[in-house]
Amino acid sequence: MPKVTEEYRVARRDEIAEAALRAFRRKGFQATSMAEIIAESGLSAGAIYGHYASKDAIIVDVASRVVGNRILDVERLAQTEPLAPPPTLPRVLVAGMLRAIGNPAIMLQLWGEGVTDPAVRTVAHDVIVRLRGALVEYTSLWHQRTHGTPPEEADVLAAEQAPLLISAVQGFVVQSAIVPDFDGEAYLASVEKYLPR
Amino acid sequence: MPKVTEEYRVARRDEIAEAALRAFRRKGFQATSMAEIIAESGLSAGAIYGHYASKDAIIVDVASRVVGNRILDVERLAQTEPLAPPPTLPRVLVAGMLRAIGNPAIMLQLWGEGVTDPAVRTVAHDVIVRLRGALVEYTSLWHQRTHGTPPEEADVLAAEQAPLLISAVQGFVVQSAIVPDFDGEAYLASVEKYLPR
DNA sequence: GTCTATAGTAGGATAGAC
DNA sequence: GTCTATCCTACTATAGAC
Repeated sequence: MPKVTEEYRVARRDEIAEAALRAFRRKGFQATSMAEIIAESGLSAGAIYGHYASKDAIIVDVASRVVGNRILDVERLAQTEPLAPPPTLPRVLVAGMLRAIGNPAIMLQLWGEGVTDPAVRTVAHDVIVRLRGALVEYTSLWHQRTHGTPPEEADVLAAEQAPLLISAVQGFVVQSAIVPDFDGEAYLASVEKYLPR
Repeated sequence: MPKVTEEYRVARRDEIAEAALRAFRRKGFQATSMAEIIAESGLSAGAIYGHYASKDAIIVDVASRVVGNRILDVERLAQTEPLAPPPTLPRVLVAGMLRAIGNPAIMLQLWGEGVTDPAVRTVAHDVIVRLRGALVEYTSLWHQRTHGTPPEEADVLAAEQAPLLISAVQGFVVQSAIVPDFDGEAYLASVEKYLPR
């Protein structure tokens, strides 16, 4: 393991991953050919295979980058004071997602490919489980702080409610990707209005 | 157009579509090869191409069959008396979906491929829009009957709430397909407990 | 209508020079 | 590490016999 090369390798991988993401956005993961990733990156086949063992490895790496950082949003919010009500979290998550990947449709592709590709499914699974954990913790804390609910009871409530918050985000993703005239703002307003607090 | 052949053709198409669905369940739409559909159907390439112009035509036909009949569930429920509360609808829709296609994961594949395949997206789009229409109508009716809400006001409420009902179903689909230990029953109970009525 | 056999092609991955 | 050129597999769809 050479010493100068390490940060160079990382930078190159970043470069390739970002080019791949741009390409994936247009045609999805599997439907994008290596030729397109190669063209988008401006590099060559040999260069790319020097950094990734296969196209699947690129997909998995890009997928991790895409979904990896939404959990941080929640954890960061849990540090703020006063705590925002849980139904406002989907808006934060959606906004973070849009900032990170531009088009939520890529999440749909990720889930769809996860059905048959175990490596992709692992990525998708991890992020949902970690997100759920963060949301449960946040929601429990919120019940305790806001309504003085005892911790055990608050945990139960939070465990019931967190999957609904996740669904709110997932529903946003599906509907905005598939229905052209989907009104995201009205949707998020409904979420905040009707989900429990 | 021969007269004996017509119902025969329909039966053959059904047969092929069902075999294709079994194959798609294993590997998704695009990742399933014609060879697998051919093997699963017990027919030959020539026979299949006699009934479908292309693999894409099979995908679109199968997709339509999969999603086509959930709207009927809602319309049927709208005829019952007394009307069940809207938050119980996701349970009905999920149950109908599971009965029809066995594994909800195929819906994820459908959405995922819809991102890049216009024909598939059209199918997915149509079903969401029609389902939303049916849910809005049902929910409006429910508000009028149960709370005596005036029709215009009930329509507004219903338009706000229907997307949340759709999200509840979509969230079920995503979470049950991706998270192995997802507790569907607890999830649906939460939906019924927390969504507005 | 259905079969077998195959044409035609796209795409992932590698070899070898620099 | 990166390039060019290419191998080779796997796939969709068709041709032609029955």
